[in-house]
Formats: sequence, C-alpha cells, structure tokens
Amino acid sequence: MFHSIISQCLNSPTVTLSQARQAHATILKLNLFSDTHFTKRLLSLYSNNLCFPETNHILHSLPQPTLFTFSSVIHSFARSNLYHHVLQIFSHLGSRDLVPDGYLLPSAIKACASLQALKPGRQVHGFVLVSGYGLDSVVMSSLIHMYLKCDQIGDAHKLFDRMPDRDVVVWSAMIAGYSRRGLVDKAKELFSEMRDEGVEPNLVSWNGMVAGFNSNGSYVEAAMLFRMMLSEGFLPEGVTLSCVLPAIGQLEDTVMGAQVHGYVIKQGLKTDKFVVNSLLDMYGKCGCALEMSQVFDEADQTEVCFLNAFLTGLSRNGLVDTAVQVFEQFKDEGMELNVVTWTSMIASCSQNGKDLEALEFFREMQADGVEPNAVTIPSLIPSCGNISALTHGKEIHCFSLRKGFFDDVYVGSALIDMYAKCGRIQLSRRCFDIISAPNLVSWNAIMSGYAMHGRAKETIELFHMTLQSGEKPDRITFTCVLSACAQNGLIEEGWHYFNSMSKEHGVEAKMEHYACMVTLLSRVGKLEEAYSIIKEMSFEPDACIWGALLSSCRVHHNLSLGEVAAEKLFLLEPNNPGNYILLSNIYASKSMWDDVNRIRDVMKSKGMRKNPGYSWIEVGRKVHMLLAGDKSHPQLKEILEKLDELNMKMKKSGYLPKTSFVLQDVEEQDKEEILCGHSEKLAVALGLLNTGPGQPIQVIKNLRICDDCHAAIKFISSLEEREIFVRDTNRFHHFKDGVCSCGDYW
DNA sequence: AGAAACGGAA
Repeated sequence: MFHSIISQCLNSPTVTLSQARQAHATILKLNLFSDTHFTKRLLSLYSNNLCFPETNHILHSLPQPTLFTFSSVIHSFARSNLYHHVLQIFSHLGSRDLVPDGYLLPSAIKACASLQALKPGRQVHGFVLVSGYGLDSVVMSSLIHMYLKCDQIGDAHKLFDRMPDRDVVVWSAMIAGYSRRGLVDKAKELFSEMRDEGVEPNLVSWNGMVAGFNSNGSYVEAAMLFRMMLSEGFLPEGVTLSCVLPAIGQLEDTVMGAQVHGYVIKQGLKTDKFVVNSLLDMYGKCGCALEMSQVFDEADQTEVCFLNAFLTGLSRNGLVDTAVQVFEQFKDEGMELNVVTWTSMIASCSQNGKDLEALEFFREMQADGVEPNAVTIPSLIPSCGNISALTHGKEIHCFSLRKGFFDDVYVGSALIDMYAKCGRIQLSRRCFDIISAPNLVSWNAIMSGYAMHGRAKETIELFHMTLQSGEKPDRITFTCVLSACAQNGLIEEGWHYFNSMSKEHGVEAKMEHYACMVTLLSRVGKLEEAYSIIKEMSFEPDACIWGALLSSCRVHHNLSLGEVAAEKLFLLEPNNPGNYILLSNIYASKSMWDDVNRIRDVMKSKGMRKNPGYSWIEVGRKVHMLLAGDKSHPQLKEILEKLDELNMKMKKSGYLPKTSFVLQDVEEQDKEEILCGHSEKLAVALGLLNTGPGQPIQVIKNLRICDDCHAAIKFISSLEEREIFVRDTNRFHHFKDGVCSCGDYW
C-alpha cells in the first residue's frame, strides 16, 4: 500500500521538494531503498532542484549506477553553473568503475575552466587520454579553453597543434589568449596562419586582436587594426569600440574619436554602457571637455559609472573646480556614490594641489558610509606628502594596515614617497624594504627620496640594485640619479650616468636630464660647459634650463652668461618676477646700480611683485599655512615676539642678517613682509611655540629657501636644541646642532 | 571566443 502511495507521490508532475523529502524519509523507514525506480526518481528530483548533499548521498548509495545516471546529474548542476558540485560528482566516477564519455568530459573540463582549477583540469586531461578521447575535437577544444582560463598558454598551444580540424572558435580563443597576455606578435602570427588555413576570422577574432594591442599599450596598432576590420566590411560591436576607444584616447586622436562617436550614433550603440563610458574617457583624454560634457548630458544620469568617468575627465582637463561642483550637485540630488566616485575626487584633488580638500573628501566618504579600498589609499597619500602632513600620513598608513593592505606595491610606493617628503627618509627606506616585489615605481620612489635628501651615495647604490633586480630604468630613474649628482657636485658620476642613458639603457635624454646636467655643471662654476650643453641640445631649452643657469650665474657672479639666460627667460616667462630679481642681484654684486634701477623700473611698469612665499607646518592634526606678510594668523603676536627673542640670541652667537640691498629696494611694497620675516621663519617659530622641547619641527616652503633663513635656522636648531626639517622646491634641509644636511650647497 | 570607469614615482 505504501509502495503505491509513494509511487504516486514521486511520479506526480507537481511534486514539491518537501514532498519528495517526506517520501524519501518514508522509503528509508520502510527499507524500500533497493527499489531502483524510487531512488532514480528521487535522484532526478534532488538534482533538478540542485540539492547537492541529497544528490550526492543517493549517488553513493546506488548499488550499480550507470554512466547515464551520473551524466544527467552532472548536467543538471552544470546548467546552473554549480561547477564545484560538478567536479565533486565527476571525481566519484573512478571509484564506481565508470569511464566518462565524449559528452561528459567536456562538461567536466568546462567546470575546471570556470573554476580556473588547474589541478583537477590536468586530472581530467589524464582521464581523456586514458579513455581514448584524446583526438575528439570537442574534448580538445574544451581542454584548450581550460588551459587558457588557467593561464597555461603553453599547454593550450600543444593541444592546439595536435588538433585535426580547428574551427574559428578555437582559433579566436588562442588569438585572444596570446593577445590578452600582451604577446601580440604571436597573436598576429596565428591570425595570418588561420587565414592561410582557409578559416576566415570573425568579429570575435578581430576583437581579440584589437583588445590585445590596446592592453599591450600598442595603441597605434590597435587603431590601425580597427580601420582594417572596417575596410574588410566588419561592423564593429560595442565590445570592439570599448577596446579601441581607450587606444584613441591614449593617442589623443581627436579626429578618429569623433568618427567612432559618429559610428556609435549611427549604429544605435548609445545605450551600451561600456561604449558610453569609453566615449567619456576618450574625450577626457583627448582634451575635448565640451564633447565629453555633451556625451554625459545625453547619457543616463542615474548611472554612477558615467558620473565617475565624467568627473575624472573634468579634472584631467584642469577643471577640478567644475568636477567638485558636479560632484556636490549629484550628491545633493541623492545619487548613490560609490568608492570609485570618492576615490576619483580624492585623486583629482591630490593631483591638483588641493591637498586639504583631498583629506576632507577622505573623511567625508567614510562619514557617508563608503569604505575606502586599496585604490583610495594611494590616491590620498601623496596629499600628505605634498603638505608634509606627517601625522595625517601616519594615520592613513595605520588605516591601510588595519584594512589589511600589507604588501600592496601601490600603497607601499606611495608611502615611500610620503615619508621621504615628510623628511623621514629612514621610515621611507623601511617601507621600501618590506615590499616583497618592488617594481620600477618603488625603486624610483626610494631613489627620489634619497635624492631629495641630498644622499647621492645611497641613490647611486639603489640605482645599481635596480639594474640587478632586472627592472629597466626609465627617464624618472635617471632624473633621480642625475639630480642626486647635481646636488652634490658629482661631476664625474653625473657625466658617466648621463652618457650611459641612451648608450647602455636606451633611455633618451629629455629636458629634465639636461636640466640636471646644467645645474650640476653650473653650480660648481663650470658655466661655459653648462652653456655649451644647452647649445648642443636637439630641442629648445625650457625655462628650467635657463633658470638653472641664471641662478648659478648669480652665485658665481657671471654677468655675460647671466644676461643671456635672463633674456631667454624674459621671453619664456614674461611674468615671473624671480628672473628679474636674479639678474638684478648680479648687477648689484657688480655695483651696477643703473642696471639695477632699470630692472626695477621694468618690474614696476609690468606691475610685477615677488611671488608670495608661503610655508606649511603641521601642528598636531592641523596644517597651518603661513604667508609672508599675512597678519591673519591668530598667534602672530607670539610668533613675532618669539622671532625677536631668537634674533637677539642669534646675534649674540654671531648671526649676521644677510639683507640684500637689491631685494629691499625692489620690494618697497613688501615692507610688511620684511617686518614680519619670511614665511619659513614664521612657520619655524610657530612650530617652536606649539610643540614640546626636543620635538622635531617640519616646514615646507613653496619657493627655494633664502640664504638668510638658511643661516638663521641653522642657529635656531642649536639654540633651541631642535631638529628642523625644511623642504623647499628643490630639496630637503635637515638642520641639527647648527649645521644643515645640505652642507650649505644648494 | 571577446570588453571598461577610479590608483602610486621625478
């Protein structure tokens, strides 16, 4: 009686899972399990409902399961992408003395591919060979896909070579496999081989090629291939466009960009999310802010990824303020902003001198409940370095450790730079040492750190370690090495590395390298040699080059070359008062007062004032900006009193204020500044007032530190027994016990 | 079989 009830229940087309479970329990209770009709029916009910434990249990308890039973169960789970279960069931075949067939093998292989499970994949491959399906084309192409998914292109290719008839699908897969790994030459080879064998490439084959060139950085080739496929009559799909648009953006090919945009409209691809995003990105990179805004305005305004691309594009085009406005507007309208949106804003700020704003965005995003990720951190850290906000920098370092970003090379490299810019070169070095796989950026960061601290020996040592590590040095590497040489007057080494750049390392000398050499030679007084390098350059020297020559001419009182350099600078930077002041300093040193007055008159007629000097100092968690002559600081009275007191003490110890007649005369308007002192002195005084005895003081300045402040701070460091770090535009000055780490050579 | 938006160094 029970038998027929159970039978009725299980065979009903409307049987539910819970009914099946009840029937199962009854079968077990009545010991009816040997009835294969019931068990098979249960098995199919469980596997169709994807109940893995029950399915597995029944499979195990079947006395003599057939391959068909296994196949149907495996296909049920495979249909629902439950690949772990597929593999688990598949692995029991052997113990039941069953050999998989040409239908079951591809399912198992596909499961391995989807899970990127190489070990089981190889085991299944073994099964294939044993069971005699080694030349089955379906099985072979599944294996090829599996090896490609598992990043074993060599194994894939071995199979591919042995395949008897290869269809366009397997060709395309191999092409994409090579091109995704950047092996575009191999991809190209296969592409033409395929045609030779009479297999015509389809859209997918072309897409793979274009994508490969794009991700490989071969942008010209990517664009060329795109044109070729058009000329062969292919109608690119959205995917193709999102491969070629980034390349067009990199090439800043406005014309081609507009053509593709036209094609997008014609083909009705304006609803494709990827295409629209790539268009925004492309216009942003091409400097077409207007076109980009048009695309954005016409796009779905509720899509946050469009907003993200738009914001990045705006700030890339120097429109950071607009980006902030747009951001605020969408935020107020209740748009759901994600971590990309916030990170993008933080990066825009830190890359555009809005460092305090970057810190504020970081705080705000967390208050808004958006968790910073491993991309957010390295976008923010440069801001701490830029303003020497060591306390903030350390806090963010701790934050990133709490988040578990221990060995992220991006975070690590950003920290190296940040600590170096905050004057803590030892901490910087420690961050470098714990990176398990430093890349060129990490090496460059630590070299630049040592270079800005004037430590040429370590910089050069690290340069050789970079070479040993197998990284190929780039132009930044050489800028670090050469600037270290320049700061230390290492003529011989400087020439050596400069000459080796293109000869041994294939790095062409650019403006910044010539600038280092001009600085190096002219600082030590080899002004003519510096000038002849400038004349030998194959491109027009820029203001940095002439500026380096001019300031050395001032140091070495060389009037004739100084005038040459100044003439060039007046054309290149007509509104930079610094150049006029330097030239007038040279005239003054030669007592040529008529010329001094002439320069002053030119400056007056142009309405030029000296660039405002300002300095930053972090006191506790607050970053103060001090402007020369600015009376707004709440502690100004105390600061001036402190400076007065220091002045008295310093004079007793032998300090002579280095006032220059010229500067005072030129800047009659800036009496206040002279009264209040330079911003770096104000900042040092503020630091002394607000920190405990013996605490180090850290200041940064937007201009080069002046002779007088340099001399004064040396005295202050010994009188007050403080370590004082001053970072100017050029390098670090580490004052301790009355001496500076630069050895007065800067 | 194929795709993209945010990131680090001078």
